[in-house]
Amino acid sequence: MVEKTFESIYTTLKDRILAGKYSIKMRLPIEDDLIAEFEASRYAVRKAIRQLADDGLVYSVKGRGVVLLEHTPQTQKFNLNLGQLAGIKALNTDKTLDYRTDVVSFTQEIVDADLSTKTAFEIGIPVYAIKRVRLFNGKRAVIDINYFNAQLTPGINAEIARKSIYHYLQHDLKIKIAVVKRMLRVDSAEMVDLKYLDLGQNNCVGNMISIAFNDTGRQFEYTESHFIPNEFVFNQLIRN
Amino acid sequence: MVEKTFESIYTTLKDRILAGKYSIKMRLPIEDDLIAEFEASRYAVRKAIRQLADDGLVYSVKGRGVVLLEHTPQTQKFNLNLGQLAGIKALNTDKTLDYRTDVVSFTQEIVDADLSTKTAFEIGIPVYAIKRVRLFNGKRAVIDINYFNAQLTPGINAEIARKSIYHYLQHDLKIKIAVVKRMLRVDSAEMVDLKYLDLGQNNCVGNMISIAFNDTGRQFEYTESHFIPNEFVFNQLIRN
DNA sequence: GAGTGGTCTAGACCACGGT
DNA sequence: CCGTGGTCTAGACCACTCC
Repeated sequence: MVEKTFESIYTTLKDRILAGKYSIKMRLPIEDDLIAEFEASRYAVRKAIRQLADDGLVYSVKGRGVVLLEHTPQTQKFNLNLGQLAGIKALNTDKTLDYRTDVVSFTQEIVDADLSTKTAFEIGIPVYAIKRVRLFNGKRAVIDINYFNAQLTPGINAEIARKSIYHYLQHDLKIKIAVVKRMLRVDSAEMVDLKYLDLGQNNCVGNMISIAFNDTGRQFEYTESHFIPNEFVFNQLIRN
Repeated sequence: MVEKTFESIYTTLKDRILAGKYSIKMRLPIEDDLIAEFEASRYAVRKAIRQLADDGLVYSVKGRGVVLLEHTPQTQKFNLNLGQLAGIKALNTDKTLDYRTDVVSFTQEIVDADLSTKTAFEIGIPVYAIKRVRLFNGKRAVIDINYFNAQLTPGINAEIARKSIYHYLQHDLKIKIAVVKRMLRVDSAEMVDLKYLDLGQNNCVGNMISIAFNDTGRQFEYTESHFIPNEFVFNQLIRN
């Protein structure tokens, strides 16, 4: 894997920023200087800078230059290093932590009007309906309620659900997860939460609702992840 | 304000997508066709497409084309139309809703070690410490706990806090809010929440922790927004 | 092999910030 | 006014998808 020009510029600049090499001036060198230093085009330099801005490390001001955003040990945890969220990411990917998964129900259903309203799947199509409890260090911290379009993700079974559905989708079915859209809410705990989660005194849950799309633009999944308070953090970056 | 080339392409394509003009093929025209249609360069066309991808409307696949993501009335609420979050945005901007703000405390403090650890402000600098309750339709839905660096945002007072601090910062102090970084959590309710929020039966709150930077890269604000369950939604888009 | 988006270059002009 | 990033063009080659 040859490193692309802009990637090499990006990683070099990122390393320097994190090492504090530019922090006195609170500025990046101007584009022309970076072009000269890396012997690259303006396109490559600007693409690298855009990526640094996506990371929340710099901010470009027309007429002034590329400004470094202050960062301290305390503000590190606001950065999006781990993708977009710190806690729950592992659940939908391959990452292994110290956790266990219990499949509490696995059924195949046909989407009716109610389920269609909730999941946005068409009425009449078959889906896998799965409930799984995620235990972190023995504590029941998350319940995942999944609906997978069975036409787009055939062959899921309870054994796969216990291990990793995403591993199966990506490695066996060769499905590419293109985009995931999410809504985050805080909900009052319901029956399913009280039954399956170690809420302690708390009577609310976080609710991360995700819909996922493959690279043909089709939505193949609707998932609600209910999680206990005080354990998970989500990061966000807003630019003007 | 003259519309830029890429903006005109972007809005035209966005309108067409939302009107369903491309939905049969589930594809955008190829770049060369868009270049011909809009008599623009590849740069402008690609920048417009990137913006559509930022909106979660399309996804580009090398060798295949630009794919439309399925969207239904149900999935509209997953889109980031309102910036990045549906509910609380109004609080930190100028938007007027049917809400009232009560300033429950307004003090000037010097940052000590504890506050520095929390807010990332340097020990010894003066800050405005503000607590405000936001009432929506008479319901105490949010408590904002702000700390503003008084050196960077001088002149804030209780009257400004009651109206709009951001309006004051932007219009009077001419401060540009460049970047806001956020963490979202679900916390067990504490004293301050029980005291000031209409939690009903719930004993948890959502906690949106924000740090904001001006266009010189300086962090001028640390804010915790505690909000009641079941009322607010945050949207997120993750791309691979 | 043909078609398509991704990367890259060289160059021009514009808009904004600061002196 | 000068310096800077933002927009825009024209063109080339590469990497991937699909037939």
